[in-house]
Amino acid sequence: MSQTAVSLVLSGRAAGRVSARTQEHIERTAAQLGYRPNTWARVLRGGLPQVIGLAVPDVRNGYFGSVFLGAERAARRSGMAVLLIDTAYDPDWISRLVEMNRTKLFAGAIVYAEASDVAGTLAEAIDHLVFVESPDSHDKPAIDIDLADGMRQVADHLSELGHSRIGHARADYPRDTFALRACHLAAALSERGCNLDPEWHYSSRFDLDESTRRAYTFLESTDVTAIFCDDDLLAAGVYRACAQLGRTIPASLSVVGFNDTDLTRYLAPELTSVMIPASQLGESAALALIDHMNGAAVTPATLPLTLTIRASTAPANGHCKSEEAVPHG
Amino acid sequence: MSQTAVSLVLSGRAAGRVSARTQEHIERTAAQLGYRPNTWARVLRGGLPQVIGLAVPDVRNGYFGSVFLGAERAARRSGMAVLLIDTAYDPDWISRLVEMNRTKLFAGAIVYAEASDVAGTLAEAIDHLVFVESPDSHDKPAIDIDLADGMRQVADHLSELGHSRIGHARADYPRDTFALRACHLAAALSERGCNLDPEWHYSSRFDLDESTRRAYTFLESTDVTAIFCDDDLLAAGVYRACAQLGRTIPASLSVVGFNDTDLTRYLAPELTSVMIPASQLGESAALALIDHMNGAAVTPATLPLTLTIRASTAPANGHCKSEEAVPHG
DNA sequence: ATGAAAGCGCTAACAG
DNA sequence: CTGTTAGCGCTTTCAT
Repeated sequence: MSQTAVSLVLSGRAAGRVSARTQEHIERTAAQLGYRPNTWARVLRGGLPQVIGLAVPDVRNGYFGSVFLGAERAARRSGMAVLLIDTAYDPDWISRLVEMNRTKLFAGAIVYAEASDVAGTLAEAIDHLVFVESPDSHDKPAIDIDLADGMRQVADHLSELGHSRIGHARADYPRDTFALRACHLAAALSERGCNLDPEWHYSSRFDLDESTRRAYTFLESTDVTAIFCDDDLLAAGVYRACAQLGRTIPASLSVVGFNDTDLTRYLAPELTSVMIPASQLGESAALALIDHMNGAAVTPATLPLTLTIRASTAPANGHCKSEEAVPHG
Repeated sequence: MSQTAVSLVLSGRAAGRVSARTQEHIERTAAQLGYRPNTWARVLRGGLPQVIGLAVPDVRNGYFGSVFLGAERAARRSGMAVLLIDTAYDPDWISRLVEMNRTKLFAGAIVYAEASDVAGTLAEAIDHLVFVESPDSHDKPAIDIDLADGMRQVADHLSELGHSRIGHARADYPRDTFALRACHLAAALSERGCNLDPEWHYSSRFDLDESTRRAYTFLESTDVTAIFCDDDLLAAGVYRACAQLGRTIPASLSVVGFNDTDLTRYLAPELTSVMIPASQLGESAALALIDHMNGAAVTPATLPLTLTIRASTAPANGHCKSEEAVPHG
């Protein structure tokens, strides 16, 4: 019984190289001693570290908490741990990520929705990489969401309720995913015979005060009957602006959010929102990364979006469904 | 110029052992080549891994996001990375943590507010450990919050507003920090001549539906004029219950939360809440851990709490401040 | 089927 | 002040 035998048995490729008797003996002894091979000696020898990185825009947002949990679950099943990086908070996160890759602190990383140039830089510098919500994924494995379908659901829902004057609260960040939403929304509405006025939108960062101010200004100067927000947080801004303006949701304004975080239910009335299967997305990304590390071919996945209808959307003022009687219109 | 010289220079303890000329030469060359010592070879040699663990109850809660950011900031300054562990989501997290310690995946860990027996188990098994919000910290370095003072502020605020029938929405988790809050609140109110009825409380887990149901039942059967909640999320449940019961906040019920997360401002009216300096707390914990790892003596810290007064608290029904006229009381 | 030995990149102890 | 050497725990030849 030598080092070699132990190594072979414990790494599970002793088949045909170690006698059954020795094998059993080694396993028993190891279990008894609670022995585990030292991870870092293994890495030093040329193996991959049992750690993956996960870079997200905002750790404080519960949505990314869910993504983390999904990734962590998948990683755990493969004996890996997840190192979290917040990209908004550390302006130097890119070089840190590259550095971590260089020192083999992690075997690979998942990067959430960054601008195309950033993604390009990372794609060159990091050994194993999976992009999430990055339409331009530089030929790296990617997990996407079905934005076209999601926006179609929003358009369907709002059209059905009789809305045609629909605003768009956009996220003020240079990410492809946000740009795409505007396109898909316009396209989907246009299919339903409803054309968006190019003026009916505003941009805000994910800050409650800013989004409230912007929503206020916007609502004051336009007469949309519904508004789609790139993020639930922007919807919260709309709620506050409405309170200040004396407008009632959903009677005088229908609101649709995005992400479907817990926030949707803290708001009154509860917010209709587009749900991303967050933890499943994190899990898929981690699995894709692990496959990629193991040299397997990774098929890019696209996750479905579901509109969760709650109390913030209602028929447009004076509008009822076609079959119904129209009380005072 | 030998391996030794390089090692000495790059680890910053070349003083008096390497000539200035060689030193400079090494530094320049290293910079030019982008050379960095391999972390894991260093660990293998007996050093500490440049990673710390952070175990928190719920990653999806923005409060812990802030704690993470604080810890991450401090860790980063010392060239460390933070491995996040969610203790609610993985029932087996304790053995995973012990295992990670055994394989030297991390150098030490920060553990947030666990029950005393769990803390005891970990205290024995993990090399370097810092407890947070764990009154019973088993002689390990700990970062605490000044609960006595926080509860005093709540008691002062509510008494000043004329409340004497005060309820307590308790967190239904076996953690010392929650038990302490009830004690301190009762004590502080008692000092102000106000005794809590032992019946005026209920317990709920951090689930919006459950906390709403519990709050509903409670409010239906008691006639408190104010309520203190162990967590902002429980306060959200109170808001929903009030909406169902047709009670207005703060006119018919004053509500105080705990943690002062973003949630306070999503609620309408905005929630008065006890603020924990979350990111500072994370930072202090990480610094304490790093000191501990370096063999330095760690002085336990207690962080201050501040009551952030917003719109959810108002004078008790028919009550005005002593100096003022009483309109209809 | 088994064991001996080299070497991953680093640092500490020791000789020059 | 500088360089040589051993060895951290593992896996992978290569010999037995």
